[in-house]
Amino acid sequence: MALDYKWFEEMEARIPKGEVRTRFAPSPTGYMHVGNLRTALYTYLIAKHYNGKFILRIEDTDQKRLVGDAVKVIYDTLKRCGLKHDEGPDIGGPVGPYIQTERRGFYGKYAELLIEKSGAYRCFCNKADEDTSGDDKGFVKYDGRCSRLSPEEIRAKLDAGVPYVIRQKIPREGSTTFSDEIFGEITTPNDSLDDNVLIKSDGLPTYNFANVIDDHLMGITHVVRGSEYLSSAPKYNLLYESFGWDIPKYIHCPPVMRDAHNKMSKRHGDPSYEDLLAQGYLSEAVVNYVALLGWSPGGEQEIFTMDELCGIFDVHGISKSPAIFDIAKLTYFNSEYIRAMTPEEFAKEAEPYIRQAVKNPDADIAGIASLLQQRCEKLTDIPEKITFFEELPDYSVELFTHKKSKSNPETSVRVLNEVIPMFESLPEWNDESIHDALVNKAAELEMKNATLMWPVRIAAAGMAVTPGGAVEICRILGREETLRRLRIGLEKLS
RNA sequence: GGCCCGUUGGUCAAGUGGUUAAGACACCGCCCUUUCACGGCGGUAACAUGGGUUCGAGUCCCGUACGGGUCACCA
Repeated sequence: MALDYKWFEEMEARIPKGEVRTRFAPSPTGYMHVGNLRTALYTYLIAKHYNGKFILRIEDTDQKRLVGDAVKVIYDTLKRCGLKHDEGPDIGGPVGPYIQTERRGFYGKYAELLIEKSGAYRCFCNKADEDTSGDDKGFVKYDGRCSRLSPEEIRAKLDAGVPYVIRQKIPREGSTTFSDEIFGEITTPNDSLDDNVLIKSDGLPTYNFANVIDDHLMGITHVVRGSEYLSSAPKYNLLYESFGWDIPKYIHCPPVMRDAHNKMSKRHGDPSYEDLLAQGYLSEAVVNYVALLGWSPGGEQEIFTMDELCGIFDVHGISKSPAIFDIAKLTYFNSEYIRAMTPEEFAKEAEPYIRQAVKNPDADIAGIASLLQQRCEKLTDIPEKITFFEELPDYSVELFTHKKSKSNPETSVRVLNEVIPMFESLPEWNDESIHDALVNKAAELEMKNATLMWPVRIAAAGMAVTPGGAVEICRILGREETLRRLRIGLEKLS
């Protein structure tokens, strides 16, 4: 049972010094919660703001799922979000392994070390014994009886093979104060803390212990996690103190909520990052929105590149209270990102969605895309807006009546009778020629452009609301199809 | 129940003792216009509550209410 001090020294020697190091430590579930994404983002931004390292550690203890695929999801998601890790299971690093199950040999040794430093003790109680010390409210706290065992008693139990756990030894008096970067100093009375199990009877560590050990051995300088760990933080702090280790900066982030009372959750049907992409949101827009959900840079700018975020990110702008996820605002960000794309980029993104509605292989995809770019908030909006290109809907003649355009069945008949022959003989078929012809015709007929354009667009599209006006729609449909549709319109009117 | 934390418009939020309490989304109205969208202009709407401290409080202190977290050999 002698401690191998050399081994501890070697472990300590591996720890990089003098740089900011943060870690994202997800368990592999197969998808990325919005809340997790935000935690990962903030963790990344802190590291990069200080030119430090962002580390990926997989917390896969007691997982029964197919970790392999789920880990791949994590790699893919981080990559797609632009959160590139500097150390991790796939790329290695100086303080590996980076998968927790592969580190299982470490924890027992550190627990023994902690016993030697009087920060922990073996507990031979079984569960029935522990339950005697609960208060009258039914909330139990271990009474620490095994911490008072004499060396001889411990020896005897060990020799007898009595199973044991290792528990943290919490001071019985006084209070513990730690500092959180967001919440400030928090003081907790020690008597409200329990002597928690650090090493289970099966020899495996609890999360509470593994986390502290791993964070220390990986040289983590800023511990970023959800605020649900705020009440455990005093115990972690005590652990660092017992070991005599430097205490990292704590950053406890409030949760992302679905409404005033509930966290976002897959169970309630709230979208994960992957779901949002499937719903037509752009990764960059999601990341940008999530960055601002519970954090404010202070100024009025809202659209940021990842580089800009790295530059200005400051944990003190993180709010103390939970933030409600607002899909409407995300949608706004998404439409901003869509509009900021070059026409070529947008056409590339939009093409699969355009193809869903428009099967004609000769269709002018770029032309359709250009109509859509200013008019869709998310990519999934696309198909329903353009089905009319594929097939003229069965529409009502009432569409030809539009007050604001001063259009009615009479003016429509007049317009179509003029426009059809004009289109038949139009020498060129492009936006400019169509536009000029129509505008000239309006002047000739002494009517407002709107009065003339309205029935042309209605007949061409068969829809009251379309992306783009008469000119673009006719051009994209092509001369023949346009004429066919205008004639159908005329028939409907007569 | 103990301990800890939080509370500015519907939502995200600025604000660090003196402001007409920003801005964004959403919503409403107007303008532009070849429908819609984009764009432009304008509007509705907030300091949970009661006491202090102070010449002065959204900002500091105490209480109350409401909300959240935690109290596992789960993470």
